[in-house]
Parts: sequence; C-alpha cells; structure tokens
Amino acid sequence: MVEKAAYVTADDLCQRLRAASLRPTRQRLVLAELLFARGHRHITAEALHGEATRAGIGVSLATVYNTLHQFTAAGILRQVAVDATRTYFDTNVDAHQHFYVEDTGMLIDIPGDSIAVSGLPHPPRGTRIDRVDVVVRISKA
Amino acid sequence: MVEKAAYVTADDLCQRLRAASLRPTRQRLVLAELLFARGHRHITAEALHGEATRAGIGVSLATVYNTLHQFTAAGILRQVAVDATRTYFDTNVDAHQHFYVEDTGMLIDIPGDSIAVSGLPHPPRGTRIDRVDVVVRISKA
DNA sequence: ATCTTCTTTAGAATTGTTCTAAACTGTTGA
DNA sequence: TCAACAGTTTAGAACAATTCTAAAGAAGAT
Repeated sequence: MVEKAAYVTADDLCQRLRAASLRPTRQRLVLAELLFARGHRHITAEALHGEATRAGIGVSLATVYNTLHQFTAAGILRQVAVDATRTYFDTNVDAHQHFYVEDTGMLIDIPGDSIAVSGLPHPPRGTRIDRVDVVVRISKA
Repeated sequence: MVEKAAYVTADDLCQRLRAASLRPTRQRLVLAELLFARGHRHITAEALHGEATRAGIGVSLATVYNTLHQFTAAGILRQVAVDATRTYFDTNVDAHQHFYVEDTGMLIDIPGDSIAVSGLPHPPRGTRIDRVDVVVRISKA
C-alpha cells in the first residue's frame, strides 16, 4: 500500500509532521496517508480507524483520536461541528463552508470564495472572531 | 413556583402544548415554564434538568430529553449544533444566528436581520435547503 | 548500546443520550 | 363518576462516542 500518492509523497508527510513537532511514526504516517494522499475528505475517527484496519494496518482507536487531535492542533486538520452525534474532521483547512445532508450525514464543500457573510455585529468586548462557520442544512426535496 | 410569568401564562403554555397535541402534564408545564416564561434561552438537557430539580420539582432526565425533543418536533424549540460534546436547545425559533464563545461554551444571539449570507451555490440536485446556520466562533482576545 | 522522551495501546472509565418495560395520568365517553 | 384506553413518566439499563490510564514499545540524541 501507500504507492500512487499522486500529490503527497511520504517525504512530504514526514516534513509536515516534523513541522508540527510530531515524530513521524508508522501510525501517524499511515493515517496521514489516508487523510491527505488523495484530495480532501470529511471523515470521523471511527471511519478512519475502520479504513486503517481494513487496509490491514494495526492502529488503535485511541491512536486515531490522538492523531486527529494533534493534527487539528497543528492546523493541518479541522473539526467540523454539524451534528451532535458525530465529529467530522476536514482535511481542507482553507476558508470554505459546507452543505450538510441531514438524511445521510454527508458533508459537501462550498468553496470559500463563493459564499460571503455580511452584517456581522461586532463581537462582544474582549473577544475576537476565530472563524465564521456556515452550515447549509439540506435534505431530500 | 410558576408565578411572575411576566409574558407567558400557564394558560398560554397549555395552549401551545395542545396545539402540538401534547398533553399538558405537570412535567411539561414545568419545563415549558422554565424554558419560555422569561425571555429566550440557550440551554442543555442536563442544565434544564438541574434547574427543575433545584426548583424542587421532580422531573426525570429522560423526561427532560423527551420533552425537549417533542418541543423541537413541534417547532417551539430548536437544536443548535456548535460543539460535539453538548447539544443546546434554543427557545428562539425565528431566523437568527449565534456567536459561540469557545472558552466558556456560551451562546449569544445575532439577530437574523443583521446578518446575511450571499453567494450560496445551488444545493445538489434533489435536495432543498432547510436552514442556513451561521456560527461565529469567538474567544478571549 | 543507552537513556530519555515521546508514542502507542488495551481496556477501563466517562459523558451525553436513548431505550425499556412497568407504573402512572389525562382524556373520553358511557 | 368512573372505567378504559392512549399517552406519559421514570428508574435504570444500555449505548455510542470519546477520553483516560498506566504499562509496554519506538525514536532520537549521546
């Protein structure tokens, strides 16, 4: 496995990990590969664990959670809150928004440059805006 | 308890329940009172259960959950997803958005008429937009 | 090699929420 | 008024997702 990583090489991944002062361990590399090697994705911890396991790679669920959080802290992953029951991690950390298909629980990207939010009031005194999240909830017509 | 319900009388609440074909039971009236008698609020199931209990009124946690969901289905309450760890219920069901204070977990309303989202792409074929949620994440400056 | 520090992991623990089945209450109609 | 049914409540078990624990296992520096 791990060949055909079109845009992201194993070296790239190592670099990214080191940049975040995370040792490039077997587990982290495997997970990074699954996450970043082939375009952007929205995935849950359980699902990623499933993929790794199915790929015949032993990674514990705890490690998947650890890794996802470390990647998030490092800014190479982002958490998306749309539904109380599951937490999605998004490999696209650029400004963009989402459609959320309520029937299936699927997320679809909305490019950041197509959407604009205007008329935001000032945030309360002593706070600053970290991010503006837009979730467009859709369902079968 | 239950006096001083400035804007919402017990009768009002009964009406609202009946309108949703929910029997006006003691428990539902108590919870409705806590939720609606004094302006809008954002609250979690656990917190509401705590309030009821502290007020000396016996309501089980299961009933609180049941009631919150029934009220949501009836359209007199709305669920807000901002954080994977807790589910907030909002007594304001009109179009509006939220600031989410990440440090404290508190929600602050943004009036619906101040904010506007433009540039939304068409939703995928066969789906329709249910709602557009905007969450402005803020934290201590 | 050795040591130190960082990682991983199995499994237990926690948290928030839902389910279950039995007891209870509101409503309706005789 | 009261029986009878359908709708409600509840304690506690069950669940799902996530976090914690502490012990064993790798990485990196010397």
